[in-house]
Amino acid sequence: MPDNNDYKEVLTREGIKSTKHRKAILEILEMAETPLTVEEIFLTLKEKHASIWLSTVYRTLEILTSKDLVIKSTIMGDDKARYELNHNEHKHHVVCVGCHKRISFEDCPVNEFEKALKERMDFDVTAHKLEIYGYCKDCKFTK
Amino acid sequence: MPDNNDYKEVLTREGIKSTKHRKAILEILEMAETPLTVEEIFLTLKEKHASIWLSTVYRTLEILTSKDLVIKSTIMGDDKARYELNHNEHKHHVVCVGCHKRISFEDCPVNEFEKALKERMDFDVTAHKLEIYGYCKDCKFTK
DNA sequence: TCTCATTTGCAAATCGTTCGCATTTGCGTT
DNA sequence: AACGCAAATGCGAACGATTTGCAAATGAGA
Repeated sequence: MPDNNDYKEVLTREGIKSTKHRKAILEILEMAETPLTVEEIFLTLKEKHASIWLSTVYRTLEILTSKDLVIKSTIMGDDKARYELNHNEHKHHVVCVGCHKRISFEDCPVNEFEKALKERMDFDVTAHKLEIYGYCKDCKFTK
Repeated sequence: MPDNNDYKEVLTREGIKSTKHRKAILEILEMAETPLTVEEIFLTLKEKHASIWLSTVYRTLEILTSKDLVIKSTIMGDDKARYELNHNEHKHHVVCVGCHKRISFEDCPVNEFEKALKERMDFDVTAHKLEIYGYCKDCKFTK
């Protein structure tokens, strides 16, 4: 992502229009510390005095996801999708069952395992998804 | 699970009524090779000439899940929940992006990693979810 | 400035799932 | 076997997250 947060170039490079809603949504995701729901993004846009319809947020996120600028994820037990900026890093999340905080980590225990799968199951791995649940240091004493 | 597929004892042991719908759903999940959606379960019940409402299937699955007889899961990119009989085994799924076949495996590369998380992040792990995507041996040549 | 394909406003529709209430059923008790 | 009653199901509506349709607005190339 460009240092000066200029998404115009990024959007143009992907062959799509650089609209104010798209840039605003990308900025909101960049500022967010954790993946956001559509409603959270929508409300943040409203706070910034932007006029936008919820269906537009959905459409915009769908376009940005299809261009790999944004990552869409759902998490076990959560029926709402969440979105985050795609930093092109390989990372996963630890999720606290108590406070629902999500902490990302980049060490991946699955990489070596994928080679074993190719050998044992004749399976060509292209991606994986890992989520780890438990209690963070703040919540482990209140469970 | 009982060898003679008699779920009456299982349901009674959990303190809930042993109804024909519940036994039928447990049997369908036992016969299934992969986790099933609510609609698939509903249609299979219909094929067996059972009269049932979709809302009853949802309620029954919710009760069976709460008693740990059934496992509910969602998978990346799939907006429908899926259900499978709980064999009390620790396993994960490899999912073929081509034919959507799901193959389970029991080796788990995450177990050792959980200890590292406790040490490094002061995080008490209680569960994890792992899905691996790619192409099975039948689809790798058509991608 | 003009043009036009793309995007958004606006609102309804869809889908997966849950809820409310009347009726039926499973099962413990007699 | 009959009875009673709490739980389960029939029936259909409701809910929330998401998608769709169409007219109007906008971004960007010429």
